[in-house]
Amino acid sequence: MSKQKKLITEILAASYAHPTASQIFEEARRKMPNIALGTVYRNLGVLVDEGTIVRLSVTGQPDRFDLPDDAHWHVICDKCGAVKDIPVDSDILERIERDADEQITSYLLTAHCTCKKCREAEINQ
Amino acid sequence: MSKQKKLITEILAASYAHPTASQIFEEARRKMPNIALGTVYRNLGVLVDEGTIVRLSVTGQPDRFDLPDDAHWHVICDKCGAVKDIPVDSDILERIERDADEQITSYLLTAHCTCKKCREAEINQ
DNA sequence: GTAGAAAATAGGAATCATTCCTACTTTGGA
DNA sequence: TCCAAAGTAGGAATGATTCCTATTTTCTAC
Repeated sequence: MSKQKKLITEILAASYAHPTASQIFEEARRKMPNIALGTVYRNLGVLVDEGTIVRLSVTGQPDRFDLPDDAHWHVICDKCGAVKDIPVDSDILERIERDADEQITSYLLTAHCTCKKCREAEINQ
Repeated sequence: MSKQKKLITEILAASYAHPTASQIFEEARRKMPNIALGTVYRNLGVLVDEGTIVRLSVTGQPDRFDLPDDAHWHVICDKCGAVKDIPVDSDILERIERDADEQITSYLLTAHCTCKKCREAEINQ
């Protein structure tokens, strides 16, 4: 495992913010000023393929990355982009797999909201 | 509602294939040879905002569009991109909303698989 | 029906996340 | 230590999507 890949993994492990590739890149530059954006992308892809991390796609936003805890829902605020993790019962996942009649490799469980903070901010302005 | 917007809605209503913007554009050009790709994108965005249609984002693939039936899971084959719709029980959605403690505006329920056809194709080659 | 304003369009340029390319480094094993 | 394989930096290329502007269409009030 290259230094770069190790660094990327560490940054992700230390982060609770579901960072994007460029946020990881920015953070990585602090420790390793010459690391290239392409290197970050390539390693993120490799780590996703390995199953070491998971990719979270959101319409119109850059992809975010996360450690593969137990499967969980991502509840995303459409205004500020904040992401909240909600646990998911495994019986739900089993039911989907049975209904789909396919061998499921991964789940992307995303709900959109306007979070309380943003709703308050809208009212107050 | 402009002719263009009407056409886009009709194309989507007639399709079972969760088409992408460019597929819709291609189809639209047959009926209206001068329609612009930007017009398709803009109207799709408007229709999504209205809630007339829903947007389905998949990592590394262009967005797809669908009519907002009852909420359902999208099971996507990572090899061929085929999308299968699976119904979802409303009690699951209610549970997420309660657990998230937010007012949910939409759900994106996606599972990835390698579908049976593609698995067979892999074995046979 | 008509004039003017507002909304929508066509066409193409611009944007931005992501991938690809290439010459150069680093790494691990014999 | 030397070589081949793997990985990297840097930047160019790609592709979906958005933005811009002059023109056209639509709508409303008369």
